[in-house]
Amino acid sequence: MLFSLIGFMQDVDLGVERDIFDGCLRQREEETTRARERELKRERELERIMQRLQKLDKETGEFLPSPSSVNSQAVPLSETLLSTVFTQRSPVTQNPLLSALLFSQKSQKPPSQEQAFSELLSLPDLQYYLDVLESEASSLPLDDITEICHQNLPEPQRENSTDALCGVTQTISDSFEVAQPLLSIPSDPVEILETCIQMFSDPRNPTPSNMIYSCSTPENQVILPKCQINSSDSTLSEFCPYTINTSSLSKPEQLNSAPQTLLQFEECHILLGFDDSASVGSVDLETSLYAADTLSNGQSDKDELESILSDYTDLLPLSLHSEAVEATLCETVTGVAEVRRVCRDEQRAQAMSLPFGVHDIINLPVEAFSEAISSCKLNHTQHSLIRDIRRRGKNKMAAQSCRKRKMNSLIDLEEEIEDLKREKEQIKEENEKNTRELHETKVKLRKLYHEVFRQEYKLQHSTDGTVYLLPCRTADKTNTPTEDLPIAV
DNA sequence: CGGCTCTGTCATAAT
DNA sequence: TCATTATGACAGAGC
Repeated sequence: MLFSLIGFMQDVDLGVERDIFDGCLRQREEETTRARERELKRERELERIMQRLQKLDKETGEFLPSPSSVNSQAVPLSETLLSTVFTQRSPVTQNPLLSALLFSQKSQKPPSQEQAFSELLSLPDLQYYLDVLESEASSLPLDDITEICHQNLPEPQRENSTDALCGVTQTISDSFEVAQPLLSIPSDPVEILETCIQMFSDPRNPTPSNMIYSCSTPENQVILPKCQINSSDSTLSEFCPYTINTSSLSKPEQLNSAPQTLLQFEECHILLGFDDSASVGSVDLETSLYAADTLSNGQSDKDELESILSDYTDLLPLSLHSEAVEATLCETVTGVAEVRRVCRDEQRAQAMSLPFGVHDIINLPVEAFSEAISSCKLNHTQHSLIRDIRRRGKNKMAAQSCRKRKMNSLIDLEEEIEDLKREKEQIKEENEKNTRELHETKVKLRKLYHEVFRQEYKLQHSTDGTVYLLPCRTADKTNTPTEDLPIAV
């Protein structure tokens, strides 16, 4: 979207109405395509998650439970929770693919931890608890919150909310049993829920797997991803848990733990945008790719890098399941490559721990720039990198303006061609008109000539030396009439 | 899979 | 002489 917008703006700059119209059409088509791709991606992701959790036995064609679910002998999902999941209008049941998969497996195998977790987070009950937790967490004890939730729930939901919560917390405890074998599981469901939230909020506690737990209720989405920024940059290389990101839970100060880290992540997100979100794990990769590109280390290195890349892209959909990131992804479908390229210098700057941002390096005036780099103690590599970044950045802008100028001049030339064609037509018409008029004039002149020279004339010299042209008939007369006066030659 | 387009980058000339 | 700008050429990536 962003880049289509830029393209659109460029079109506006160019002042070509046809391009604007085409841009709008293209934009609409791209949006449709992106929506379709998003849908497909979701389905693929679900399938992959399901396959990961329920490994398909190639010989029998049956789904086998994942080792984690096999190892976990604790009750994976209570019947109450199952009934809640399958009877209420949860996103699980509304998704035909997931629903089919779940129901087909329900009778055979218990769902795995991740599956159960994603299901439980899609429960309206849990959503309600989370909302209240978020709004009341700072003031009320959890018991009160539970009571409030229970009282305020709609009647049909209240009936089984406690059971559902028990199932939910049971499943949470199951999940943590896998991830945190040493964790003591509280017996009270509310305590378990609290522990769960704290676990997700705590940067020191990784989630049970690389799964992103998402509740897809549209108005209140809960996303519990785990982001690991793999970069040499000190702020990014830390484990950066994207704890709870939801419309209602996005205020970090309302969460009791890890506000600093959440803020840090959000800062990273804002500063680096999607490109760096997308480069979760690709920071080193890009550098490596660039190194391979510049150093030409050979085919083996390339293969290795491609292998890394494929691993990375395999992880991408999970890492990018956040709605915000996904929206940005969709907005930059055509711009991903550019974003990666833009990222390169950013990544290099981070890798070299440069004290300035790329934007400043490129856009500072010469004096300020020189002063800035002289005021900092930079080694030779950093210094040359800064110079390169500035040169590349300026050259990039120059190339952009150059291309824009070229485009403008092309358009001007086309307009000039059209003008010249029109002028040519006008001249042609004028020429034909002149030819016609010339012909008519010639005809008239011929007529006049014949009229005038129908008679014979003679020259007559007077005494004063003047020569007269006289018709023969008048020359013989002594007294010529007025109209037949002789013409002086 | 080849062709097209876009964009960043480099080399080099011009300012 | 240095920094910046302009531009042709090339390569990589996406479509």
